[in-house]
Amino acid sequence: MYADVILPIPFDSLTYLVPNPTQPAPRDLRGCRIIVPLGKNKIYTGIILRTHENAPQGVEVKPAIEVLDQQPVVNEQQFAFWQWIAHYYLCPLGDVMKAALPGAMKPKDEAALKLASPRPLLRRGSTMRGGGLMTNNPNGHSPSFGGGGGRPLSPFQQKALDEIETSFLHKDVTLLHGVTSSGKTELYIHLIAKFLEEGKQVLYLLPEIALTTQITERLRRIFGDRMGVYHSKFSDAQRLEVYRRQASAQPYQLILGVRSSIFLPFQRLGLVIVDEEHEQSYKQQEPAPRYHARNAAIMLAHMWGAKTLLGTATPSFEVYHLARKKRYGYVQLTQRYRDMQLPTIEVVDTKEAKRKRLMKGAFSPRLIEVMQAALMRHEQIILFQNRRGFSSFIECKTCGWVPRCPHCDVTLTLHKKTASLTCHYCGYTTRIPQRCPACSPPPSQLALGGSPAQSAFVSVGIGTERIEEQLSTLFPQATTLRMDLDTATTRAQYEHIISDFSQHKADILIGTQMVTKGLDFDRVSVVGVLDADTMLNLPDFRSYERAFQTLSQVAGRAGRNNTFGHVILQTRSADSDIIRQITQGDYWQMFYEQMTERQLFHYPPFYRLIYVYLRHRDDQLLEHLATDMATKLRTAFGERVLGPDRPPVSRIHSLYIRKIMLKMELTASIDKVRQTLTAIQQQIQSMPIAKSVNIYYDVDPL
DNA sequence: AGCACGCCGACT
DNA sequence: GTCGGCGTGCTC
Repeated sequence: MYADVILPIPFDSLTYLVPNPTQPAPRDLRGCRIIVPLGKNKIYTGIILRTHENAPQGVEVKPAIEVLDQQPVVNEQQFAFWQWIAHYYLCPLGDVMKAALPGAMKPKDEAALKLASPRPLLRRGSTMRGGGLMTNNPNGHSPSFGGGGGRPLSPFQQKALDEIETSFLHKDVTLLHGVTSSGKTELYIHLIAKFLEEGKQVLYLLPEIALTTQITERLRRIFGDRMGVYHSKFSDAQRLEVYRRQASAQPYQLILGVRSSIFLPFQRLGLVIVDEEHEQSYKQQEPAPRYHARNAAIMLAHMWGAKTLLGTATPSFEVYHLARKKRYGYVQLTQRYRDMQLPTIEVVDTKEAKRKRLMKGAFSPRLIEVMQAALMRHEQIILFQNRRGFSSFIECKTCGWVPRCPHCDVTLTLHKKTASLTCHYCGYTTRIPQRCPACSPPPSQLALGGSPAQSAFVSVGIGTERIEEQLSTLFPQATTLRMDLDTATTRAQYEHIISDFSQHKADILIGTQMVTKGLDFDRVSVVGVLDADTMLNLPDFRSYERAFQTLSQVAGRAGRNNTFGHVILQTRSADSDIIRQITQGDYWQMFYEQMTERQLFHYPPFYRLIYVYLRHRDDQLLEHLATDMATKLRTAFGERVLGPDRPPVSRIHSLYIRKIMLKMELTASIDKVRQTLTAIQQQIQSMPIAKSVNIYYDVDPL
């Protein structure tokens, strides 16, 4: 007998010989794990996709080593879901398996094999280590849950909940559009309770960054050990434990998890909640499968006949569009908790201030004044600096030479504290050169005192680090904390910064995107957006939508609870439409204007984008192949094909990159598109010179 | 993804 | 003369 086995490599499946299972009785091996040899001397654990009697043509079939399971560990719903992901997102099943199963079951790894071996379910808690930030320990709370749980709902929340339930009668997906601090979580809790009472399972998805101890503990208090938490920062053992429990006879009824928890086995899924639906981090960028967890979750729910609730204060266009077209239900929650006032947003024109030479670094006089006043009142301040794509780099004072990554098409980012330069794409790190290798200034210049590097180079661009530096001169008495990818690399560091700031161990928190994510600080009265323009000027059709989302989220950090909030938004385009829409919170107007453009230029949500990427070491050969592929695509899809183009970062890890864009009608059959694409890819790669070109897809790119 | 195979520099 | 650098290609 042969078995097609899914392995954690970029293939759909490979075929192995397995003896017919006659002991104790013949059984279907689909979904069982199997240990197989691969290549010269590797051993992998795979999942049996199907068994059959057809010998594969032209390859020598190896015998499998051992079938591990009596019962499948991947159920039929999961297979259907994996298949959908692979088909829709144009990637092999092996890639889906890698994302779907906890802790890639590695070859020759005894621990992994031991963990993977079948054994009775341990009593909960016995394998858990204490002291972690978010274990699945029930903390001794009993799962007592009376009528509704948590706090009672306000009349507005109750009304919204009723509307959601009515909406679910005839809509599978409902959007809950609720302003910040309107108490969406409380509403979710009541909804979850209802589904649990009906014996249904609930999946509650949160973006990675929003899944904090705060929310976990809150839900733990209510749902006790009926809730499992699934987080990518958990150990393999912990994730495997949750996975096994979900496949067991006593699964968790509620899973609170990140993106990848959509792949857990469910038994009677009734409701999926996708909180902060608009969050970009729901889309996995790298590696494949490049899936969108919100959209995939909607499909998952559909497969189960379950309902989906999408919650956000700033809906993505995709979702809002479908809600307006009545494909999704729509429920609004406009009342803030305890009638808290929304912060006022004050626009400061930095073009004007700059012309009059009134700017002190990144700070306008008005921002300084407002910050000063807040500090006097012992209130806290958050400063937001979106640094994406504008990392600071260094430049030779004499000739303007800028250090670049030898492997990627980007400038190296300056890290003053370590006196080093780093590539944010491949991690290449080097010391700041003593002198410019391009013009090599004479040693006499180096002898002028101070560090040689400082005399030869100036730093360009404003990162959070420079803001921190400027603050120490502007407000020498104030204490600051910085939160970005450098200072908050681990969850623990992140939580540490949050906890320090909420205990008022610092007056000012400076941060990137990270500071925008649903954090509640009681004493923050001022939020400063140092430069809104960097967000507006990105060469991306979604830049306004994102700027609106991000800036609304940032603004929502000010004036929670009892503090009155003040948001200062510094921009050089103070009189633009988008800035006015943001300050007035006019989502609808922003949506309406942008949608006109989206329709005109064939962008989502009116069209479906598919990016085709080609990568190769040889730029000229790549250009040739990409042009060839685009030509072939044009014969099939005509005007829907754009490119090939060099992406903004056109070389990563010494591989050159080309991008071909496809704009497909929403009515186009994804099956047909996939078949055409794979046929063309095979045509290209059948040429001997094109063997080593790497072709992959990004469906619904962000 | 790994990991072996292969073709060019500094060493006993 | 080798040991080993990582660039390239295959995995039933």
